Amino acid sequence: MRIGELAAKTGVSVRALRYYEEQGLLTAARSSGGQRHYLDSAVDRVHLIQMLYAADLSSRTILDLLPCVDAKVNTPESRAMLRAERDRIDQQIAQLRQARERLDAVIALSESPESGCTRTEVDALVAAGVSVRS
Amino acid sequence: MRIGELAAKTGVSVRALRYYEEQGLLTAARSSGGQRHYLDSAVDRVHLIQMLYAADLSSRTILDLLPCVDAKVNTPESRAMLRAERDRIDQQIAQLRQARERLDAVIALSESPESGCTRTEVDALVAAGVSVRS
DNA sequence: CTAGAACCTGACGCTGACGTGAGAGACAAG
DNA sequence: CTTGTCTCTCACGTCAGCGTCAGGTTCTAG
Repeated sequence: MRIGELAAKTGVSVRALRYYEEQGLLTAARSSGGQRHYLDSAVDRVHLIQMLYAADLSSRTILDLLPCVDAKVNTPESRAMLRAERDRIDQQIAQLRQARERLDAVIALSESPESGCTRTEVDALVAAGVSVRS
Repeated sequence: MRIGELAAKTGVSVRALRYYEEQGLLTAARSSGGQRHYLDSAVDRVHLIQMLYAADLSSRTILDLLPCVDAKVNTPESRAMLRAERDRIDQQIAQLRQARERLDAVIALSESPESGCTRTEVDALVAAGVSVRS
């Protein structure tokens, strides 16, 4: 398939696909005229890349991880890398959860009708909720 | 306290603090010479801002939310905004979790000694794990 | 064979949250 | 008063992940 079809199937823009190739994340055969031709498996590949982007990994990190996922490498280093990224994601989840709880507390205050939502109430909340360092 | 001290206490750069003020997130009194002077409460304020940034909110969104947190406003609109942001965070957490599971599966494969980590195994994994659209 | 759609390679633009000087004023210590 | 440290205001630089022309080529349907 050509780039337009892959774009349609994955929901990713043509520009993005070319960018992925530029970053070494995606390869394509070329026709005599220079046009890219992809295997069907490229659809899954692109979805995988998108998922890793969604997990906030950089192109560089994805480039490092893909060989592991492709199972072409399986060294102690690659495994450590995978675990490190997983831990990073865990940390990020924890941070988001904390922020979510903060927001929830604020919402609870602002929605409880009996609460006056006074300055001191909120100050106490703020004082209690703050423990982020990153 | 002056800006350097606040920076030290919060772990945020001086430049970032000035940027927060520029965005309307943080206010400061000025000395006759034009230097910023902060209340002790600014420390918590900065931590709060940092937490919201960590939850991937933009300056603009934080600017909109802060009055709610300050409890100076408590309208149906402000409550809806808070809920919308909470939902956004929830979605992001869900996405991260999915990516984490993917990574876990890859790790499990690469660490199980009896597994050859063959191409087909990984292909099956990839085929099974792909369901992201955002 | 020819029109038009799809594709190609540069290359500049954009956004956000700051980093990084430059050049000058403010302020505490001796 | 002076030295040194902190602070001030511009204002340009950065980085990632693309968007968006521009100008030219390739492929496909009729």
